[in-house]
Amino acid sequence: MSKQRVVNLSEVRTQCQKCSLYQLCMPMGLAEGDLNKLDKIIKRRRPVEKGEFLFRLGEDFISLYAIRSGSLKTYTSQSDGQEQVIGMHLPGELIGLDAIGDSRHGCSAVALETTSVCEIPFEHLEALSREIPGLQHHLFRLMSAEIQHDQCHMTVLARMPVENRLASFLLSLSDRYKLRGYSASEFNLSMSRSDIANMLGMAMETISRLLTGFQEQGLIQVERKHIRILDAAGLRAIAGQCGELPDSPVDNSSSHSA
Amino acid sequence: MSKQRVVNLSEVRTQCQKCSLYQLCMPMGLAEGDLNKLDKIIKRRRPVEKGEFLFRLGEDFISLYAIRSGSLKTYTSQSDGQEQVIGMHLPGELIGLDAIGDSRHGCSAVALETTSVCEIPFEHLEALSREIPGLQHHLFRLMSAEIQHDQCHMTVLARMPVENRLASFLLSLSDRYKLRGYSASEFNLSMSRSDIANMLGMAMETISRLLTGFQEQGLIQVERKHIRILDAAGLRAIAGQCGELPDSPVDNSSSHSA
DNA sequence: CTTTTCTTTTGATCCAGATCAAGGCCTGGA
DNA sequence: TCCAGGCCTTGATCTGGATCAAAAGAAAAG
Repeated sequence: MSKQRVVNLSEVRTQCQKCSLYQLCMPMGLAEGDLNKLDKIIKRRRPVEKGEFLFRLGEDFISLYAIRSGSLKTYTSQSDGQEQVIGMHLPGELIGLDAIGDSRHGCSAVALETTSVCEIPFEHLEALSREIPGLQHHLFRLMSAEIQHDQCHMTVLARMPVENRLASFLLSLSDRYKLRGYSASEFNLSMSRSDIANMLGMAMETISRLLTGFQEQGLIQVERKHIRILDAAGLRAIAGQCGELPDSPVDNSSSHSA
Repeated sequence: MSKQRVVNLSEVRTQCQKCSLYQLCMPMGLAEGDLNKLDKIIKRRRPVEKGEFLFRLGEDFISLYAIRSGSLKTYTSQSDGQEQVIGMHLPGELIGLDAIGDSRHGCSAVALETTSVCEIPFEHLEALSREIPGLQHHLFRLMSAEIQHDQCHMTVLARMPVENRLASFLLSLSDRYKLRGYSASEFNLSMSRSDIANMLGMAMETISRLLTGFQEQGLIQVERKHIRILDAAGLRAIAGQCGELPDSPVDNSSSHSA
């Protein structure tokens, strides 16, 4: 381990710690050389301004994007021109994973505020993950986590009344901010009420009423886009959880009808 | 290419063609040696009878399962004991991808009929996909496709009225059966009405009424679990599509509010 | 600073689809 | 063969949230 290498490492760390790659690299303890390799394939690009597209539905898929700062929403368009918001994406998250399958973006990504991203050409990443087993494993885990997350969201949309949906959403934001080192109890919504409503499958008016209601119940404090969570346990009680284990596991025989 | 190798290859093909691996291996043109390696890590196991679990929510994740014949449903359980059906899985599909992330199954899988599967220990598969680039790529594509599919389902659940949901579901089944070489216009529902309703986020009674309605409109013919699609175009008109491209792409500047 | 425009709130009404209720129909077991 | 317990269908009612409407704040533009 030469002195120069150590310098390189710390330099890379500085670049990656704040950016997406902190999430992408660190958890699996890449060797310093590997970190450098990874850093080399990443393209920095000018920040995406609020309202600009990072990519659009139908475009060729070239790169994944890791969010370094700011936030984006992704959405699809229906045949009738209606938009469906798929998700809101925070720093440290990787977007574009849904496009690998058919080499074409299945949704559009718009910046909700000035946002900087690292562009990761997927072919390079794929090649690199053949060399670096830890990277391959990490990518599998990331994609799996996304599937899990989407399934959770499906459950929320299919079953839950509106209170639960919004409570889940707020808690999920809180958790994600916390994971990134921000406050878990206080944050700004970067999406508009109507985007939130759209994503949660309800009307904007309902969001507005619910936020007021939660505030009156002392669960949160709302001021415009700023949210302060006062009673996380209370919210959690409203939200319910997806994928929770039932109390007493039953035996492995046919207790289930088909 | 020795004669013996050729024999091995055809033998493997026979095993894999009907089973999940047909989907998993063939599209990427694995070399014969690679096919053999893949075949070696796969465990055959006795069929899962109707109502039996293949795995359960909360269990340790060891293997992916490729469905060789039959079908399964996956579902999660809410804290209140309610079930949410996540998906229905046909031959050629791989299940368990959502469990890689936290090494624990996030849903339960129950056979809807006698079902045979190949068990693929994930650690082995991961190791093998380091050796075989095509395999790695294929796995990324599979997981990506699952993400895409789930996002489509989220859109359906969030926005669409019940007619659209059911029409989408029937068309998706039709497509999937077709892809597997079965009839696109005639198939059996292996899930009960109430499971379908649950999965589509509606009441069983509504499914029943809609099926009757579709039949009266001459779109389908229903007899118990047997469905015959008479007017796929008509169904498609009702369903709408997710991820469709809007008519005229606009320029890349800020046409979008945040 | 004023005007325009967009976003959010709040109130009133309405309806798609859930829920409740009651029969009819398969299916599997004895 | 008959019976029992699920499924499925059909009808009647009810309600959670959507939609419609309008005004009050912010923010952006002039």
